[in-house]
Amino acid sequence: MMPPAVREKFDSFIRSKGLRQTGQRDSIVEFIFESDDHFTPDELFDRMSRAGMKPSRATLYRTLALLCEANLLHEIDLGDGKTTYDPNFLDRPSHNHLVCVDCGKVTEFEDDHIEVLHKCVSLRLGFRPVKQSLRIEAACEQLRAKGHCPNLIQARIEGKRLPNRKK
Amino acid sequence: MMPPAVREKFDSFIRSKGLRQTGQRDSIVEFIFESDDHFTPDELFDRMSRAGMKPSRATLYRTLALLCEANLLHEIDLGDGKTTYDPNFLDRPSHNHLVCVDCGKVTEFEDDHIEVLHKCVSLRLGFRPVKQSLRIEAACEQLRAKGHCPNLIQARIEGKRLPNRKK
DNA sequence: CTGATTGCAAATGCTTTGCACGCCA
DNA sequence: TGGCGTGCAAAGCATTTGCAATCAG
Repeated sequence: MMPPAVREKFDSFIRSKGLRQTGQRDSIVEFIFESDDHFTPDELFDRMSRAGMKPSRATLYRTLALLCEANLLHEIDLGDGKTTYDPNFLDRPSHNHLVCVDCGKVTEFEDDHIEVLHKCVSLRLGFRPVKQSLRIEAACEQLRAKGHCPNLIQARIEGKRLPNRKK
Repeated sequence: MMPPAVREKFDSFIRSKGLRQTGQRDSIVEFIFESDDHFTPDELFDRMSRAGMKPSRATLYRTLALLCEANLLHEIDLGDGKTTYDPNFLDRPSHNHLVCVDCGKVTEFEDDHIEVLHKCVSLRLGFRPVKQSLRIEAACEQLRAKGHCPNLIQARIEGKRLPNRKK
């Protein structure tokens, strides 16, 4: 279920810009916020297609841009050369991402110390921080122990999203 | 002048991979490490062209990949949708980037506290950090005071690199 | 009605590749 | 001499855009 807060925020954004509420936009927004998964435009397209919806890619891209502008979605860089969208910034406005170097699995985390520290450093340099993005690439315990990540195998079986690696 | 450390590291990398030392590679490496500027592949191509060298883009891309593999160059994401290369990780292996939201000017900085903190947080989550990349988008003092960044004007006059913004 | 919205296909922009030729070890 | 290296043009991707038809307010 899409959180009501999303619906409200999106609707008021649409209204404030003099845009229109349409079936396409609604179905895209609902589809995205039914889960908290990250996705690339292409993944979203595939998932929606499998679910029977067939938005055109153009509309998808246009709607993603709107959602970013409305601050409901953030573009993040997972280091794989693709644009990934993250729907979880409403709940956790300043979380960061940890990416497994083996399987590419993404772990979100929040840490107040980090946020404060980034702010302090910026101020010391004479800047007022607007936005910070931190990505830590790391090896999980099992990867270190076994030489490969169990998520890698598991994800392959389940056909999940994986390769946060460049070709 | 290219630092001798670069020459050495590149040569030994080339040798260790059974590759060959060529005029093209040498001129590209020398050109890059004569300054400490960041650059995109296209900027590098233009700069080298203006300097009379005419590497093909293909060779440029292939050599950039080698330099990254040799750890002489890092790909960084300045948030403008382009891949930027940073030649300064040899001197300062764990520096970060602060990007002005107005003019896009990039300020490099190092901070031990940040590095330690990132490491602690990763370990607490069960990961061993391999690589971290932090970008802080921020407003400089003058931007806040005058509503626009003096660098913006200055850079336009000098025809320098600027728009660290998406179209 | 009128202008925003959509889908399609074409256009972009950046990067990679196939291939034939040239050159280093 | 045997491959690696290079340049060119073509191919690949991800994303954007022009345009005509369609739809919301």
